[in-house]
Amino acid sequence: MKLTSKGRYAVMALVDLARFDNINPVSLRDISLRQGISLDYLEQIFSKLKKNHIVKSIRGNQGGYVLSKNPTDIKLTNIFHAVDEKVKTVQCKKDSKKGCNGKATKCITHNLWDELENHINSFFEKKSLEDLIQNRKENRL
Amino acid sequence: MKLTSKGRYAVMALVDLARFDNINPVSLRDISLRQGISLDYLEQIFSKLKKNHIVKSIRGNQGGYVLSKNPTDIKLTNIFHAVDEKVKTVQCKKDSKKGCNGKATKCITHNLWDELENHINSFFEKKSLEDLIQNRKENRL
DNA sequence: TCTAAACTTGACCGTTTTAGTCAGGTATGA
DNA sequence: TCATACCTGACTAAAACGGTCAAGTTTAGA
Repeated sequence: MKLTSKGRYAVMALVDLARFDNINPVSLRDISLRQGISLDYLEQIFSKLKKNHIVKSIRGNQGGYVLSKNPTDIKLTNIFHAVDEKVKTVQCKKDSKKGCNGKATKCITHNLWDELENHINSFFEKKSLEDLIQNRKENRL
Repeated sequence: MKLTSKGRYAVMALVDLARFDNINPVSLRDISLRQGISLDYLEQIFSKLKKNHIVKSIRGNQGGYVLSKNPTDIKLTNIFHAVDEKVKTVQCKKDSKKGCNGKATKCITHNLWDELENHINSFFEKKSLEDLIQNRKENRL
């Protein structure tokens, strides 16, 4: 049970972006250098973040990315959803005969996995980008 | 972020085992049939559970496995630990120069991942095998 | 004593996912 | 007009996953 680097990088990059986007758009190149993430990989990630309306892009020279919402309104769950970082605790397929088919004959531990999924997702729904920036500031003082 | 089938199967098998081990040891063959898990794979899993003192084996004809502790004393965290189902949210290596090396220059989101790990692990530490059996009984009534 | 049931161990392997790289673009401010 | 930066899609090496297969050892019961 582990977090993928896509999800981790997305959050890191957005925290970085949030710190610098007051004045100018931030280029992926800068984020790449500061965070040590490959530029090509960042482009993949930001393409998804853009599709999900978390960031906006400004093309051309001196271009870059800016947040498209207030950091308070960007929850972890939005970010993870954008980059396909899903929480999957069950693998019960609808057409399986053995075990759980999602209907009548639930596998004996099905409730447990549902609980676990909710437990994790509640964490993601609570945390906003703003929380992370604040947290960082506190640690810096 | 997903649960591996090893962890999932381990819990399913142990719940099954807990239900039947009052009288006789339970053979993996029976569990395999009831839960739809490959016998060979179950053997790998139970080998690990045995090494971690969660079950005991009785060899020979009419043999099988029994729990080596009271279901109340077997927490999910014990089971997952036994089958190497770890919760990994960070991949910060000690010798990395960029990003987080675990010491002075923590990556900017390090605290977040620690929080997440604790959040998930607290769930595993609370739940015992006994809880799952009870839960099952309630659903049956 | 023999045999079948059940545990034991370890090697092996196809598939999928991960974590990127690479190679081309297109848009635009200076 | 050109350097900068976004944009897109194909490609891939390596690791993890989810098992299978083979060859045992041990022991209860006939």
